[in-house]
Amino acid sequence: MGLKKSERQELLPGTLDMLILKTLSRQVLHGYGIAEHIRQVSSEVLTVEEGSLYPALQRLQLQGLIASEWGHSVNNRRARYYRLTAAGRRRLGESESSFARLVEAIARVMKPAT
Amino acid sequence: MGLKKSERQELLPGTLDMLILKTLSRQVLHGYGIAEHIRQVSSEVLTVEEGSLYPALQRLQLQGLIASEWGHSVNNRRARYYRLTAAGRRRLGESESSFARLVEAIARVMKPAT
DNA sequence: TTTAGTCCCATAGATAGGCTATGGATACCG
DNA sequence: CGGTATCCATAGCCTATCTATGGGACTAAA
Repeated sequence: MGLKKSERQELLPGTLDMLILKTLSRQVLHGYGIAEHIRQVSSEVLTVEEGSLYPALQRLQLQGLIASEWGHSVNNRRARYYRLTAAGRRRLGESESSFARLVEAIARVMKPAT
Repeated sequence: MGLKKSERQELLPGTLDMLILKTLSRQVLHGYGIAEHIRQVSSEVLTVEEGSLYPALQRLQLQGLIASEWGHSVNNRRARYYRLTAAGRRRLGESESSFARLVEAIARVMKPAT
């Protein structure tokens, strides 16, 4: 499959952590797999660059929201597998409602005039 | 009314320009008024800090998306009034569809598992 | 008349998130 | 064997947003 370089506009800033946490809430996965999953489920709209992904994973792990261990992928390559912690699950819930709240608020501003 | 300092989480990053352009697409307005409008229409959810607002207005003006002139507010204070340019109107349309596309893509990722 | 509060502008500096660019290693396939 | 896909990781940059600060002017209350 592979990550293609896209022409600008990858993510909505501030949503990357949430997308990662959500992905990991469904399956234990390695970094590359997380990016692939987000890309495919979003029908190629959301592209997580590796330069965004790995720093994000380290941030999240430092915050105790995810944990990791080395393993091997189905392709027989070494890979670091991440899983959600309890704190990560809580954070995911908070992020989801916060995001929904913001999007709803934006929608009110963008709604056609009264 | 006045802007209260809120406790974190003001905006969804990357949406400020769109919110400003949208506001100006409905009325010619000064900076402070733009922030007030966004805050009220969003039911106090979205708060545009002045340190974000004025730099954004300058960016937008530099890009030719808005234009401005000095005037006086209804409170008899000097104020710089901004209006949308033709280019600004085009950009607004682009921003809206781009935003919708991203939010929809995010929704696909966040949807409950199949 | 002083004072507090609101309205309005503006900028400097810090911060942080995301991107570009780069590098490396291994497995698989034609 | 060469190319492509898989996988990790970091340095450096860019830029948007926030914090903090400052100032001017009008208004209402004490």
